[in-house]
Amino acid sequence: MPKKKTYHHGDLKNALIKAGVEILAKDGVGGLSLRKVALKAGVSHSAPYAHFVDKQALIAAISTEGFRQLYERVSTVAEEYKTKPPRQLVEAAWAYVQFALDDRDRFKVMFSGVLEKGKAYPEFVAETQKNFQLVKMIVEANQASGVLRSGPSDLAALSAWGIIHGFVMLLLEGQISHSVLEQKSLRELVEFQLEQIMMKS
Amino acid sequence: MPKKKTYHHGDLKNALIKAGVEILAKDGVGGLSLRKVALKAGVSHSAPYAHFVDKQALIAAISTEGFRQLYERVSTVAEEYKTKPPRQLVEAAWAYVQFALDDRDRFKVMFSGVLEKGKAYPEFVAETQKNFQLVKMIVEANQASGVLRSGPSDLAALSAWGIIHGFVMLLLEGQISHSVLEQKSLRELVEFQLEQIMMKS
DNA sequence: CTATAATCTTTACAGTGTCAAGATTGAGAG
DNA sequence: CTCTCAATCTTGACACTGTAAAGATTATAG
Repeated sequence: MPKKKTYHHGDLKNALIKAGVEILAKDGVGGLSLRKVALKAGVSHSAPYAHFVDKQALIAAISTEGFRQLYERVSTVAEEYKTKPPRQLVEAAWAYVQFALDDRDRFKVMFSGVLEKGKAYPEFVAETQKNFQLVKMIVEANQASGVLRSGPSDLAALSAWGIIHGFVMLLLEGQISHSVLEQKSLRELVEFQLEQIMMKS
Repeated sequence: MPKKKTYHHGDLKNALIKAGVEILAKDGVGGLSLRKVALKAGVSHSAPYAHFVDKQALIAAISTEGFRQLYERVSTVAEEYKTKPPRQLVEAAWAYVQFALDDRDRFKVMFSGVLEKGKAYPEFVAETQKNFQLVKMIVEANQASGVLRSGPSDLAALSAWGIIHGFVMLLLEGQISHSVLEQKSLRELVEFQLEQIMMKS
């Protein structure tokens, strides 16, 4: 893939998002600067402004892309275990956790308020809602099979998402004690979390 | 309380923390700068370095102070309802949610990775552990009363904390749909969340 | 009382987000 | 095919940020 040294990059917008993700993974949230991103994409420091009005806009794009991938991963797993509701729930949650651990800083960016005014970016909002709908579907399937308690699926989805998301957050913040992490594998911890909201079998 | 215009401030360290909290509440995480904090405390822009090696160190102090107050609030409520386990759990969770809503940005700072290397600050670690112990105690009391399922209290505490923390996080990020928020009060949503992990009465 | 350490100010520098003006180029109108 | 214009990118500039170094001020221990 030879680097064309043209004045016009061709696909700078996506290149910037990609560069941003890479910097995020290497230097963390604090190390993410527009200028570094531009440099990494081989472009001058204010070229990004042709594609993003803001640093926040770039972050919104990175987040949006993250949600897209999250959806892809979880929905694939959910589809795979569609016929086995209890397993489906566990595997979907596990995919969620793995996604977070896979690229911690991107996950942080997606959820931890680095993006200050998320509602200002329609694509971002759309993608997050799509993800919530997915959770809702999985939850409904599990409610129908008697794995989860019946009740408004919005709220039940909130519980399921919340219990896993909370777990992941505490995990990423290092708030989960060493002793806990030594006695159980992550996978077991995720399962334990879900068992808390499952009906007793 | 007349402002002494002495060269030495007297209690600058705490004044800086306080100023930081105020700026956080007014300008959000993005608007928190060391120089603004110093200015607000009536001191030159690099005076803070006599008390904090870093901006991160200031943030750590703000977070630590936040955890202290969180502990105070929740433990007070937990004490108050000590004899009524199911109520105790709900009120403690409610106190947690209120604390978060009371000062969203400080809460974000405490949990959302703005503090990058929390483990490097012993006081911060101590305070977070103290909070976890508190949750554990509440959970144990509720397990003993048959409100929560039996099992390792570390893990059960993780579930209880996680389900509420996850809820709060999604709430603060605006990820909870409008339709949900319209049909139930926040208090009801918190109760619903907890009912998910309670034994059926 | 004096020396020393803690505290605070001043000055300086590199890095940041952002804007404005200009250079380069791709694409459609004639 | 050529001209024109809008999109894209570069250069230069500015205010603001975190932080380091050197010096001024003052509390306090000996």
